[in-house]
Amino acid sequence: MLETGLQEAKSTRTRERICRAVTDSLVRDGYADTSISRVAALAGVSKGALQHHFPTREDMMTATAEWLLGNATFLHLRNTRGPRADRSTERELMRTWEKGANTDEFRALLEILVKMRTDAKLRSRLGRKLRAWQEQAAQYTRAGYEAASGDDDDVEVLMAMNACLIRGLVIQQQYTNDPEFIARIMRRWIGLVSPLLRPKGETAPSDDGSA
Amino acid sequence: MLETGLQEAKSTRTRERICRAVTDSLVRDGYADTSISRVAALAGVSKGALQHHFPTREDMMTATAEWLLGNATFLHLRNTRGPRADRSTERELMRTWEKGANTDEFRALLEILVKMRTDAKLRSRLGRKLRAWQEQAAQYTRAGYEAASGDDDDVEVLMAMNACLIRGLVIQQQYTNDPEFIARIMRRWIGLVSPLLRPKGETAPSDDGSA
DNA sequence: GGCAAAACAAGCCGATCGTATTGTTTTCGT
DNA sequence: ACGAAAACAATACGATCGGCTTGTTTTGCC
Repeated sequence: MLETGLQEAKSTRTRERICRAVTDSLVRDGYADTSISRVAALAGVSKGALQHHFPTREDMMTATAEWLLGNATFLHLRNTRGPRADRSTERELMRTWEKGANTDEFRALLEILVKMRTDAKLRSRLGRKLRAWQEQAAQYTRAGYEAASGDDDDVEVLMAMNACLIRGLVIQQQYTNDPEFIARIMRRWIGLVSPLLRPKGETAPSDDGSA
Repeated sequence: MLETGLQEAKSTRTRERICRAVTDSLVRDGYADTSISRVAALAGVSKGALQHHFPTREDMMTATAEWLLGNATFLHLRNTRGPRADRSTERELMRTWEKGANTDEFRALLEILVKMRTDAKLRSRLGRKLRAWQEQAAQYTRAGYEAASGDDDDVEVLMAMNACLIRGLVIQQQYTNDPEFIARIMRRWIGLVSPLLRPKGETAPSDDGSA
């Protein structure tokens, strides 16, 4: 519909389709078996087209990682601005698991994260971005929550702890195929930590501009 | 020195050397780049010799995984039988991190665990073993600790939680290159959970047979 | 309408992988 | 001591990978 930028729009749409295909392949086949041929077939483009957008496999992977981080449905506590009823600490922490770590998007990212540990090139290309994301997530939590102890640094530590736990839970699923046990751990954890955190803004209730 | 079983001893020694080489390669290069050729070179054996002991790469990997699980320096709370001074809950939990997850052995196993998620064959070959190990670890913790709440099931949940956390911490290291922050999370976690756990055997102190 | 550039397509190439095959040395029962 | 079997070694083979090169179609600007 846009007369100008048609080419550019098409390009970004193709790139997005490729990133989606990479994500799907990472989830189903893992990092090693996510080859450019397979991704091209999955995305419905030719190998040449893929290499036009992403010259190397590494470009493809880093772009997908950044796309995942950007789209991050699993950005911690993004619901901070939502209606009051959904802002209980318990519910928000459960969301970090259900909508955060226990998703295909995170599992795809996990493949890249694990590969980063042994791939210096990948690490140097994504490390900064990842730390920036981590910093942004920390700011979100600091803005949305305060510690019952009064120590504001404790919010960051506890939230990072939550992030570690849910990441570890994804791996735990390899040990235990009982979803109820996983859920039990999560419930116990929430019961343990949520008394230590309190949503901010109890004094300023009406800033959810409905525009 | 044994006149009989010389061949067998040599065989097991070679297999162990190979498993060690696989572990080293997994830590340094990751699962995908741990090829047969590279492992053979690392272990100082020929490709043919390696294939004699482990016909396929998958055999090699599963054997290494089982070897790692068996050797498990990182078996939770293995120090339960140690001297009283080392049996404080805080110290034991810290050990699960320092001697458990934050080791080359666990990082090698992590590579296999992650691969298992997308490799059905590997999953079917190792899943049972892994769940058995998990079960054994649970029994260790149940035998060595009791919950302050009195609910014995809580011991298993909290210890599994601890395991998830330290596994997640390994991944967190990709986000944060600050070791102090990692240590802070671990200290905070221990402070949070250790009051809920109590070493058993306060009433039966003298069963550490020194034979 | 025409032309440069972007987007897309198809195929080739060197390298490496896992496995199979074949040959050589060492160990062990008899 | 000798033949069988285990342990070790070397190499060949088919498949697949990532990257490159070349050709075709589509888009944007004049």
